[in-house]
Amino acid sequence: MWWHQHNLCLRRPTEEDSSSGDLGKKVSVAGSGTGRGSPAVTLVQLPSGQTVHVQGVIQTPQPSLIQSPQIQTVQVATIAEADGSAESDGVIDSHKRREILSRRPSYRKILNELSSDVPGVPKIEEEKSEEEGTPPNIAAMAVPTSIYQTSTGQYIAIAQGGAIQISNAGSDGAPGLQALTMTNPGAPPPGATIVQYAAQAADGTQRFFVPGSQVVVQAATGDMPTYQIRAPTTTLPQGVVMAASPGSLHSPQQLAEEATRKRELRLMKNREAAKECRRRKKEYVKCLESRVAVLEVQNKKLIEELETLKDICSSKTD
DNA sequence: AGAAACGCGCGTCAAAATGG
DNA sequence: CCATTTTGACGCGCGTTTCT
Repeated sequence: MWWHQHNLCLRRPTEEDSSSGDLGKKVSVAGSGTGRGSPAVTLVQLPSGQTVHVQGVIQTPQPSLIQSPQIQTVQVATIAEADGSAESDGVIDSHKRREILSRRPSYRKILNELSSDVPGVPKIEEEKSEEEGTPPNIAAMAVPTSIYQTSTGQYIAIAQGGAIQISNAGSDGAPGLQALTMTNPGAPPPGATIVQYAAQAADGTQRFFVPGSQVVVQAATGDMPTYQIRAPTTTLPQGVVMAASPGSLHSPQQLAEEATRKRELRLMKNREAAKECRRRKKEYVKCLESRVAVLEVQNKKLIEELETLKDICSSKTD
């Protein structure tokens, strides 16, 4: 489980931290209106530079980010202790651990739920921004409708008007984009995001099929590659199979190629998903840290208030 | 200066969670 | 129920810091 990983350690403030007011990550209290009866508002400067309003010392409990993981941590600890065997101290293999440990909800879900409850908590967007994951030279041009990557690493962008722009993925002073205009312009199918298939044709040309009815054909020779848009039915060479119709696969080699293609696609998707997941995780941890900082400040104020009340009580009894 | 330790991000796999 | 997405776990490489 993720909070067992050595890499993720929320710094626990030491005795020194709380006594000196330095919360390890420089949380500063800007000011407090401590009028009795009215809710006091305290400005807390978080390590990230974000300012948080802490309302009143005594207040209704806020929804806590830490809640559900904490509960599960307790459960895990109980299980480990109840076992009492060598399994609990590291001998246990990962598979068994996975069986024992329950899974917690996703970061996206937690953060999004929290964002609807607590103002100021950033909501995780459903989709990445357009420029993320696209080559810089493509991002700079007229907003494309679809971007495809060829097997050679080149990018093809199809714009609204049917114009096609091709660029090399390499960043070493990449040559300018070549622009082509489709003979039968039309909006590409919505939702299509990746090239379906790429292959070296028998005539030495490279062909990659974009979703829809067009085939982009790249000539193999020449310094400046040339591209053509053709109808797939007239140009489909032997050995090139549209991925959209797997039913037409027959030979073991074709099946193997299809399997490889699917696997590569899956790996690519998972690679991106893992990156996203890590990004969300970091955001989640940041959020937890902020929450900890706020609670530390609240706790400190509560203690101070308690001391003040104690003083008042003791002075009255004297 | 070189070795060891540490932290971090990445890619991959597998399993859980989720959506249709 | 199945396909897809999400995420924990693992191993690896690389850069930085600490130790000798």
